Amino acid sequence: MELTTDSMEENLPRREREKAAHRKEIMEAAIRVFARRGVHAATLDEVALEAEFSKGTIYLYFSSKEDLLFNILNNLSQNMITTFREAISGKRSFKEELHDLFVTIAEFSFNYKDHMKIVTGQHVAGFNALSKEGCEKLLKMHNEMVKIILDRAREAFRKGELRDLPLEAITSMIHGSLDGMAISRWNFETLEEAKQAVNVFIDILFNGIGKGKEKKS
Amino acid sequence: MELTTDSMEENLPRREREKAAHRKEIMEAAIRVFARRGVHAATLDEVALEAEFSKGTIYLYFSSKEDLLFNILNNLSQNMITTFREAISGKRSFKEELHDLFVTIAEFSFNYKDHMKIVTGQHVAGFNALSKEGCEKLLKMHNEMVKIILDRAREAFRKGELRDLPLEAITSMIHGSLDGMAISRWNFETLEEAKQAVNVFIDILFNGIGKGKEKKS
Amino acid sequence: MELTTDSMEENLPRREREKAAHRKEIMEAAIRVFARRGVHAATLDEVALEAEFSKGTIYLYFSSKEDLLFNILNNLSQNMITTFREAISGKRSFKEELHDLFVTIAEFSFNYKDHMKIVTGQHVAGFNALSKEGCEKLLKMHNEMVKIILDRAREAFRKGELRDLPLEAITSMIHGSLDGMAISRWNFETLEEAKQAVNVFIDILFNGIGKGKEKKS
Amino acid sequence: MELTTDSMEENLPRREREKAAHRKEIMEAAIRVFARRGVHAATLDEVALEAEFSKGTIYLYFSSKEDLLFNILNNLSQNMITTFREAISGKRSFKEELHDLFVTIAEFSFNYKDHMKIVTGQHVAGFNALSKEGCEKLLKMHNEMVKIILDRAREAFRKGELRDLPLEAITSMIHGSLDGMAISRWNFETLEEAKQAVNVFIDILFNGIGKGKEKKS
DNA sequence: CATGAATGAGGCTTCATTCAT
DNA sequence: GATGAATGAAGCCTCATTCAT
Repeated sequence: MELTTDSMEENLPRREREKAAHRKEIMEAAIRVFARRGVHAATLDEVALEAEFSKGTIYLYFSSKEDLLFNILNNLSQNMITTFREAISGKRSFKEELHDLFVTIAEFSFNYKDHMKIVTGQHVAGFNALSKEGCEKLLKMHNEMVKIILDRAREAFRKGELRDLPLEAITSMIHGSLDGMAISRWNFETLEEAKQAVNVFIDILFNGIGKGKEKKS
Repeated sequence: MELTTDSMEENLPRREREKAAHRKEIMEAAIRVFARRGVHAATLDEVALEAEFSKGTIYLYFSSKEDLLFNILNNLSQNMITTFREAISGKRSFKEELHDLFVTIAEFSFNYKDHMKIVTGQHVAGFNALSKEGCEKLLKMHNEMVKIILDRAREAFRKGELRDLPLEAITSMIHGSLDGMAISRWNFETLEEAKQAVNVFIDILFNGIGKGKEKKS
Repeated sequence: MELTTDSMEENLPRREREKAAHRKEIMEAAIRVFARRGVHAATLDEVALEAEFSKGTIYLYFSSKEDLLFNILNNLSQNMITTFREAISGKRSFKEELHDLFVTIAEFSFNYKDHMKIVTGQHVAGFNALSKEGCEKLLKMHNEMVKIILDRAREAFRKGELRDLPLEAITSMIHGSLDGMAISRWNFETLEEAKQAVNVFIDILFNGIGKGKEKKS
Repeated sequence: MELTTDSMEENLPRREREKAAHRKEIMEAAIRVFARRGVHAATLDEVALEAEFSKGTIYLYFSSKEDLLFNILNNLSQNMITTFREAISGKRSFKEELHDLFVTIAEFSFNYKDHMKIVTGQHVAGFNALSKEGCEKLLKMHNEMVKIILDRAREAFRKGELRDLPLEAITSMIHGSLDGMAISRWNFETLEEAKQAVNVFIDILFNGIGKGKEKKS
């Protein structure tokens, strides 16, 4: 999985291709630095060093540090949303799809370790360091992702795949688990470990941890 | 619930009591500002303004901005650990205790909204903005809290209260849910709502979301 | 003549007096540097060096370089307008008053050499380097000064002290001469020289340079 | 009236002619930008954009921003000096020639609005932003122009066309008026207006604004 | 103890100039 | 000749920290 730059595989003049490549290099360097040091603490000097460009060059591609961050987040979120949608399409059982979704997220977390660190670092307090529009943009992304799961859960419920529980609670639980995975669990050593963990997660999510004679609804 | 300052209720000379009170006021002001603006973006000017002390005075009580943050986090984490321990003592069923733990966390989140924002904002990338020792201290706190749950889960498993699942998975799930609550769920309007949500959470955690014919273990 | 700082001679607490004094010192240093190097080319490093304060200190007194400039210009223009008004009060003949006005300007130019350099440097192209409001503020000052002369000239004309010429032309001529003095003529060696020059100026202004048989109106 | 480029009308090879044309285009673009934004605030990016050449190309024709400015000023001043000389040749009465000179300047101001803005913006403080040699070059031009008037005034005085006044004062007054016109008066709506104003100016200059019984010399 | 003015290192950003294509 | 990406010095501004009162 790679940073998606629209103009990637097209047959553009060399100059254009190089520009796109450099832009990508800068973004990737920034992602590493932002993840390592935190968005606010990271300096453009560090990004420039990591990108092996001079600091001034960054400004040929991004109008400011904030613009750089937005481009990274935008790129990532579109990537995530697309990936989410593909995993959850309502064509199989909710459980199967949720399993795939978790695996996808696990893969995502492995492939985009640094990106996830940035996103999660931005979750709460970090927002306030951004401009009004920046916050709104990020919130919109977040909500879009929640909605995908909520819609799918609603359908699953209608089809009788789920117990009679408040949909929000279900979605919340799923999201919490996903967040949990994204935030704390990316430190599985291998993707294989992570995938096995997903099986258990899904098991727990659907069957609970209790010895389970007490099913109610 | 209040910030616990060791020298609170003791019978100290007036000077000492005043000093302790001022220290507390500064910490509480800092918590509000850190939560509102993010730890890195917050300035000591803002803290001083909020505390209604001069900037210089802060340095009479704390040796640096980082020291101020550590004291806040230390204080909070001791508070949390104590509270955790009280909720999970192994004297009732794991489910009951977990329920109480979640309720406690919910209460915590309501009473210490700002504290939670700081902690969660510091979770990942933020750590790296701190000094080596700072990070280690925070990590130790975190691990300690994990350990409490892990120990209790192990015991519950021995007593047959839990399905045959990897203990780490169970703990991880619980922790993920707690994190999820702490991070995203403190925006329940009322504590009552939050408590009801806890019931559902516990239900899901123990019984799963599935229609449940497929119990395995 | 000195920079007018409102709180100058009042009995303020020492802290306040010192603050006002430092503010004044910074402004005066800035005036010297702005005059020497041009407003745009001057750096705050130079101002700080000249003021014998650190660069950061400047920001305790002024919110930005532009703010510093505005305060200087405001102060100066109020000074000038006041001085203008005093010189031209309509109590004697226009010629006498104009003479005094020119002398006053000459004195001003001697006492405020640097200030004048800044003002005149800002006259034209420089405006565009300022913000919208900055330009408007400066323009307002300029117009106010023009108006004072225009009003007085109108009165003088009514009293029959002037030839039948368009008032704007007269004002314009006077203003041009004043500008000329301010811009190019402050390099008289001594004030005495300047004052003598004023006599000639007034003579020319009222009687012309021609051998003068040809008076028309 | 056009920018005079020495190699303009000669029969040069196409390459040479093109080079000269590009050079001229860049200078004219620079003049517009310098006038609009001020010399210091203007960037070569803006000049390049206005000239519709790339930034690098400018350096093929001029060795630096300062060099570009000098060439512009040189060009202009030679233009002005030539024009001055033509207007003031000592073949008619001083008054007539001065009248023509003012009209010429008025025309100049209309045709070279932008050039004048640059020159006047550079008059005083701006000089110091230039290198030593730059300043001297500009000063020399200035003095040359003063000298032309001074010489002619001397001759006029000898011929009895002028009152017995210090020559410097007369020259100064004339120059001041010219400056005044150049600086503040180019905002006549039409050249016609400006020319009428010149008549009044000359009238005032020669006959004064006073009711004029008091002729002395 | 408390104050807040002063400091200066360090961050973001701009822009004249260079250079490989 | 022409281009425009790359550079890095330098400018403005912020803020944690110190210190004299």
